[in-house]
Amino acid sequence: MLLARLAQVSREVAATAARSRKTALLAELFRDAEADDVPIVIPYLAGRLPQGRLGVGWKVLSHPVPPAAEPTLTVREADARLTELGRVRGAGAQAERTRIVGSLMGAATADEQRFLRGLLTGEVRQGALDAVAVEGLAQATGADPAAVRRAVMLAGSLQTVAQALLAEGPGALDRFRLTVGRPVLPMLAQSASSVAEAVRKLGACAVEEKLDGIRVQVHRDGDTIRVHTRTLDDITGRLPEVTSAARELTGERFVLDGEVISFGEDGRPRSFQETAGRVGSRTDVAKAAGQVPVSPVFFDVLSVDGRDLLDLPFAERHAELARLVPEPMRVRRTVAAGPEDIPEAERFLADTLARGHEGVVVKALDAPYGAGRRGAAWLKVKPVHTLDLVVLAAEWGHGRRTGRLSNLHLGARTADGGFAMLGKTFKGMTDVMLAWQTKRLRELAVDEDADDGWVVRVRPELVVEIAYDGLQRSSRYPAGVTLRFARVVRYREDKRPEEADTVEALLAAHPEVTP
DNA sequence: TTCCGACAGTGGGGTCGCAAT
DNA sequence: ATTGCGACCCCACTATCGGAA
Repeated sequence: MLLARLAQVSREVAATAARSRKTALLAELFRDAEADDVPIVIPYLAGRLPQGRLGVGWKVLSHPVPPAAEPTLTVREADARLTELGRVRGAGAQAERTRIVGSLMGAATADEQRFLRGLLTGEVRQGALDAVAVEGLAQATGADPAAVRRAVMLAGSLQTVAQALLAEGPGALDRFRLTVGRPVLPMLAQSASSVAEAVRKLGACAVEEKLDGIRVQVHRDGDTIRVHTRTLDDITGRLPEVTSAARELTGERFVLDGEVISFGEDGRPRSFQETAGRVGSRTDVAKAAGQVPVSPVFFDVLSVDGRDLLDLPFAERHAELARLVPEPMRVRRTVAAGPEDIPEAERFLADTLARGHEGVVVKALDAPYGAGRRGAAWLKVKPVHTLDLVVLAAEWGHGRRTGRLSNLHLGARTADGGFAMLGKTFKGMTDVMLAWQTKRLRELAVDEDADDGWVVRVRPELVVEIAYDGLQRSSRYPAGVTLRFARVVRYREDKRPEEADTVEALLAAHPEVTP
């Protein structure tokens, strides 16, 4: 199959808003793909490369190459060159990557270049990722979409399911079961604004502490233990504490879901930055483990002794968890039978926060494990702080925000009467707000062309209310701190910049963080 | 007809590892 | 040794489609 065909379909998919039409377009293409094309076409159309990330970013792609006039490149040829690209290492790697990308781009038409660029930067932006590809796959093969989706979650990979399905038909789906040693996509939580709201929504539920660490899925099959992240990357080698903890458990075969976090000598959790830095360390794991030891803390079990527990209600899964994992290695929790237990649940949240944790996750006791779903059966509740800050500048948006000032630079007042930038945010804005702030900020502009035209600097006059989850240390910003997960709540045109919050007050409100 | 679940898009900061400078 | 880039952790929120109620 020619790459041009994929580029063409991708453009058509991007051009329609109707999901049903996107699905039909993908299904038609899947039907036409030859067997050898399948493992390439499937990920390409979900906007991913089968090789994963290739060490190619905007820097390598910034060298323009004249496009070919006629489409001759096949998907297999393109894939072969990208595989070659992925093998480049060592000195001169960047030059060699630039050369390979250049030769690939030179063989591609303008349309194909656009598509390849999107693949390499992870920005295909056609409004169809895995979920739509799954629908298209079901349509192309006559399989039940829900069964395909489930198989993908259990395989942890769209590609393997697609290959089996297109080769053998819907019967192949039965093969994809939970298997110890093969990671599945983890269940995720939605947000709720209060414990009371969450408990009222879910009825009988568990309220569990939410630890601010790294999500892990631990598989043990006898002596073989594997640890995977939320995106199913294998991080076994970085977490010797987790493998030894799994080895000490009495079960021989199981799959556990939990969080890895580092506790200080005082028993309080270290900051997310410290835990994440530790888990990210690969070169000298023993040294890193000596400085920042981590502990696994589990909250769910997906399989035990060959029994698949995914479809059991959470209450039963937790009973299995309690049999397998001793209490100190499980998250703290309380159980609420219904709204009458809201006061107890709120006390539990307050206690959890006092112990230095992030918040709670409220989980319906009757819900199965929805692998890969961000379902409403798990609701996280975290405290939200707000500040009134001043807009110092704004950046032009991309994609659907093209032509709108999107990303705001936020400042707090300093002692000398100026403003210190605390970070940026593009979150929380409606289309109406985007249009309004674009107009308003251009009126306040003092420099429309900063940073190569990306940034519009403005007079610091516009006050905006910002919600955030917490403060963290920063080497990038002048106050030495930055906001975590900042988002816009509303503009405060009733406030003058002299009434905005100060850096001093912010630091005083978060004594646990020292710049 | 209206409501709501699921999805895609739009990017944020930090840290680590590797190659370039 | 320092700097720049890419990968991968954590993540919030809005708009939209299309099936459920």
